[in-house]
Amino acid sequence: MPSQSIEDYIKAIWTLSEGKGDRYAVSTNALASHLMTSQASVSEMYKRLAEKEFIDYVPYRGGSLSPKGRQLAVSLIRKHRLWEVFLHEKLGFGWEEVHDIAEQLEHVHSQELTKRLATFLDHPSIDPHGDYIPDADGNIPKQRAKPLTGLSIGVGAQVVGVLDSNSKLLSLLSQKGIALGTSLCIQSVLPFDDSRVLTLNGNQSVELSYKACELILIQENI
Amino acid sequence: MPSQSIEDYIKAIWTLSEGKGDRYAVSTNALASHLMTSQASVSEMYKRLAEKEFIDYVPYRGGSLSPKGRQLAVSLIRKHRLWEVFLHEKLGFGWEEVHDIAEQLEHVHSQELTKRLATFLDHPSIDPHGDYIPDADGNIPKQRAKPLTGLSIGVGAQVVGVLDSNSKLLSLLSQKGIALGTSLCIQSVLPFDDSRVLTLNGNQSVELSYKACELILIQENI
DNA sequence: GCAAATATTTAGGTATGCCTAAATATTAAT
DNA sequence: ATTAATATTTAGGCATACCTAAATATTTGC
Repeated sequence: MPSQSIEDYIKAIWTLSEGKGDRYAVSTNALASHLMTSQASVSEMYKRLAEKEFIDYVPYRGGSLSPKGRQLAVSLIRKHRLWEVFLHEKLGFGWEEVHDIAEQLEHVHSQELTKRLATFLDHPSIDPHGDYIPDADGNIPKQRAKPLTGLSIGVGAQVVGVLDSNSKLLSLLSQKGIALGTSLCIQSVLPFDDSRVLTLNGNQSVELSYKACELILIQENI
Repeated sequence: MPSQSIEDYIKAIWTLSEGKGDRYAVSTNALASHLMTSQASVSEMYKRLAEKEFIDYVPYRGGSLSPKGRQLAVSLIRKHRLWEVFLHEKLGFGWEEVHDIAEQLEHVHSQELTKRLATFLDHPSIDPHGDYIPDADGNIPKQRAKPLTGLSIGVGAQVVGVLDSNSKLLSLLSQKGIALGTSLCIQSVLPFDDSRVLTLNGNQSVELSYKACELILIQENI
């Protein structure tokens, strides 16, 4: 059984290389800052992961997931997101609370548990943050949505996800009245800091920083 | 946050000193064989646990839980048993399967999760093995049942628990048709090995070894 | 193309938790 | 009471996973 640490590293590599092509190598630096650890620790762990064949590792070039590593990553993502659905739907946790708890639950080793949990939840395909849940075979649709910063003024769109499950971001959004499925449109872009002024659900008006807009995924209305 | 290892030790000390009085000290030997580790490791860990004030430790005399240690133990037992109920009632796992998975789930740190889980399960007071679940304040009734080996021939009784959640024992019992709530009575005791011949629910007849009978808790009919 | 800036790895150290073997305490037996 | 058996602790090591500081590669800017 891979250790909790190994699982954390593998998941982080997957996250950082998502959508960047299959052989994309994650740099020591990027991984270290994502995991909030030192570059030396990552360098060391990269060697261990390569030895255990979870990644392909070329010194000074970074690491990329092997098929075995990708399989582990996807199963962790699946467990994480299923638990998030459980916490949100069955236990009534807010979307900003579920991430940290799921972070621990995802490390429970039992394929049968995952299987039964999925059945219990009625095989959901998206989690409370709008992310796709990999199916039992590890297939996961690509995220087609784009960040809110890429939306033009006056075009209607719907919130379909967030790029960071950081609970501070989610609290901020909850506070501003933004959730999955919220309809919005950009009224204007403020000078200097590029904050967006949004119209929510056709009435309310709120202001949101560029930094927050970057992390909100939307899908334009047809 | 206490490490997973520390939690395992604390829970084991609690289990081994249950019902033996508040200041009962668990010997290095007993703990080592319960945790299937070396006596040296236990001796070392006892020092660490004493330093962190989870136990009172007198070298060569063993360790006993401090109030802080007892609190941790009971919260782990509560989490473990609540998860067992979840796995059994909501996910349909058999009573012989739930222990190992709950063993992992109990280490998830979130008081809010435990609280909501208990509510979701409707505040159960016993787990699938018939053990009492400590309440949110850590109170737990004493087990009043006695082992099946203590039942006299011809006296009717009901299965109310097992003393070991070992899945092999539970599989054996399931196979023989014995579960929580099964009514039984001892037909006869075989010579030499003291195996019991039982009548289940007034009809079926099964034989059970002394070793298994010791671990089954029953309550005599009034 | 070379120096400066940046990224990465190596070296050397720490803490946790495990191990076996040896030393020491305690308990039991005569 | 002394010896033998048993229990416990100490000593010395190992693996994982972290750290800081120093050494080495790579990239970038001129």
